[in-house]
Amino acid sequence: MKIATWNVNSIRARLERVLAWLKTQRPDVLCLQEIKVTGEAFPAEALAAAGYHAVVNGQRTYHGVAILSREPASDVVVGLGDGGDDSQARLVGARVGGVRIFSAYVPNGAEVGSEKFAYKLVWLDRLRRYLEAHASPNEPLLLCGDLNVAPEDRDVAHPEAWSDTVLCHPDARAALRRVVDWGLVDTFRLHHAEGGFYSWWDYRQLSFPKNDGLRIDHILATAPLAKRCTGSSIDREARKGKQPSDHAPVIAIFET
DNA sequence: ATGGTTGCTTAGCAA
Repeated sequence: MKIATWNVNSIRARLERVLAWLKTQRPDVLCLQEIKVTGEAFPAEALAAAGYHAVVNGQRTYHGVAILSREPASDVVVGLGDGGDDSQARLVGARVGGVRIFSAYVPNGAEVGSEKFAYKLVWLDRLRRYLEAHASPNEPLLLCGDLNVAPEDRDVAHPEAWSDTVLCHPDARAALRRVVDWGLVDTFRLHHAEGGFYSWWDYRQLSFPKNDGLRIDHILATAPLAKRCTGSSIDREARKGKQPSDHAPVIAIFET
């Protein structure tokens, strides 16, 4: 089973790229973030023609997440549903072939100390509580997405330059750690211990050519699936060329 | 300290 996650920064701007990528990579599941469209405007027909079903938690202009799958998905859940603010479309979950899969777009947080950064920390805490309430670490489950946190310094090209930013701040890392400590494994780190692997490069400052990136997109698995994870990678090629997303797809393989 | 780029939406926000 081949699972991928990709912040596409607008599915409408990136549709041809996504279709081409699906054609060559043929993942069983592709989690999308920042689709920036409502469910009605989501290009479901074009993706269906490419062989993929879609479940969507969409929104106009900002945010928006989806799960594409070759097999039909079931048990779709949308949002955190905990009575807190769910006005931003940042979470969708579904069952695909006996695996529960979540596509998450964690708030970026703008600036450390801002209201948005506080919202990010609260949102990660709500995500941890969501898992506690609605899932078990003993079931096959994947949390995929743009988690907007580089977990460690080895996930950052220039850690000293990013240490006080929203992607690396100790409070952000601790908040993600509490999610992971519920019972998840970073599948990428099962197969790569070294630094130099990134999933996001700012559009500005020639960040990509300089490989000034951060690893903020993740495929996290519960133990039953982590045990079956036979490989992981980041498709840096997909960040190249004309009009790329600022993120590259992350891939994990699980033996079935 | 600011700006650099991209997308959505149409001046400014978010990333």
